[in-house]
Amino acid sequence: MTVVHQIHRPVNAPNPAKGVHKGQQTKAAIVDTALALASQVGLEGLSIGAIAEIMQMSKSGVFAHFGSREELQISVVREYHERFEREVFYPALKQPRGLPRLQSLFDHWMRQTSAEIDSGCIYISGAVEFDDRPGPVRDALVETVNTWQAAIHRAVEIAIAEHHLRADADAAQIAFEIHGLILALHYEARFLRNPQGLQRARQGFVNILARNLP
Amino acid sequence: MTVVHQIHRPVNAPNPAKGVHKGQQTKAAIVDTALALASQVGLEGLSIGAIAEIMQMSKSGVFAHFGSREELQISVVREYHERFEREVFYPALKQPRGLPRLQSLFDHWMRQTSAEIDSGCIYISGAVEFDDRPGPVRDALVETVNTWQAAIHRAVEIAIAEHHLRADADAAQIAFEIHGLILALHYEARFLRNPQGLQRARQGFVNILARNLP
DNA sequence: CATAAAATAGAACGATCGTTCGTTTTATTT
DNA sequence: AAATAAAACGAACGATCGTTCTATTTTATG
Repeated sequence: MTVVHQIHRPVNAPNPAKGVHKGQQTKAAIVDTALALASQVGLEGLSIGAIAEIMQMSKSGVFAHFGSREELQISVVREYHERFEREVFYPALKQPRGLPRLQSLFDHWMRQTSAEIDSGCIYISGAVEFDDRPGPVRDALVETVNTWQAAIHRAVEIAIAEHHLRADADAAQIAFEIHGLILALHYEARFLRNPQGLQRARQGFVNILARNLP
Repeated sequence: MTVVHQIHRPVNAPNPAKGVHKGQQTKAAIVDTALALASQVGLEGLSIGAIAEIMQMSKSGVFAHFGSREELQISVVREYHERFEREVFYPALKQPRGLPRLQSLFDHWMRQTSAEIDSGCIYISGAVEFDDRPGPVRDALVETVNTWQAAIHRAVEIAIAEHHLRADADAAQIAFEIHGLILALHYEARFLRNPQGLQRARQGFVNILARNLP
């Protein structure tokens, strides 16, 4: 109750300056492992036992970091979101506004979605798994996907504003069609193991641009 | 060994004329229920207990018709395949060869994929669930999807042959892009609950055609 | 170094899953 | 109607899951 002996520093608040409370490191490592696993078996396929085995930890040790499986799934969604920003969005920002940036966005997006055979896109698998499953995991997924789609939409708008695309081009329509190319690529590469998907997606992108050039 | 006393009719062969061995009816009813359930929760989300509850049967009663959960899933895939043919493919065959037929194919495909809010496409959800899960279920899915994709591809080729599309049009590329539109529509309608997807997909189809007109 | 806090382990619980087995009920055939 | 085969049931098993609780070990702090 009394807090007299805690005057100098609140005891429950994390000390950001000093030791980073090793737990946060292992928690990050768990999320890393969980993300890698979810990329293969999906968010619903995630099991705490499997993660514990990979990490050589006890189930309860893994569990304690999150308090629930749902919280673990949400952490994975957030981690994927950050990784997506880091590997797709931010690199594209280094390109000049307009078409170069949009092209870079698409290129990195393709790579992220289907470059490695053994890792799928959580935005895609998660959409299928949670399209009829309300709850905080779905909410986190929707929010993240909306953020990403807004970024695509804006990149197209900028390309129009820069007069790289026709002034009457429909940004939302273009974003929709680009999304379709990524989804088809993911389908071909991941499920059908068809390596031709990549060049099909590239050609599709060219086709969309060609129709919307000024 | 001897078949003398079975001359008139083989005893082990099912008698198609007379009684249809009631088990086959209930088996068909189970597959119906299972397909409806799988359209919501996916093939992996199928549980024999849930089906038994819906059908007011015992778990073992349901199970006995298939011998394994995998066999049930395969039956669902086959049933969906037949329904897909019946509701998408065959109706389109009544349209004239070429563009009208291709258009009809696309229209019915859209309807099948996202018309009812509460039922997704098993070709799409199954692809995500079984992209990294080898086995007979995945094999059945791949075979069925390949059949359908070949049908789309051929419909485009016919449209080219009928001079409804340019002679140098790339049928495989067009099929890929159409597939992307369907996938994007499914994503928007099922996951994001965005009703605009339908008209976006329609417009996308028009755009693909416009570029490939003679 | 001593002490408190944080992190991990280990065992167990309740629920659900697919599956098996023996029995009983229902259909079909002789 | 009796005999036979097919179908459905009900209980149980073993496995796995997320979760809880308590004890122990590890880490950080004064």
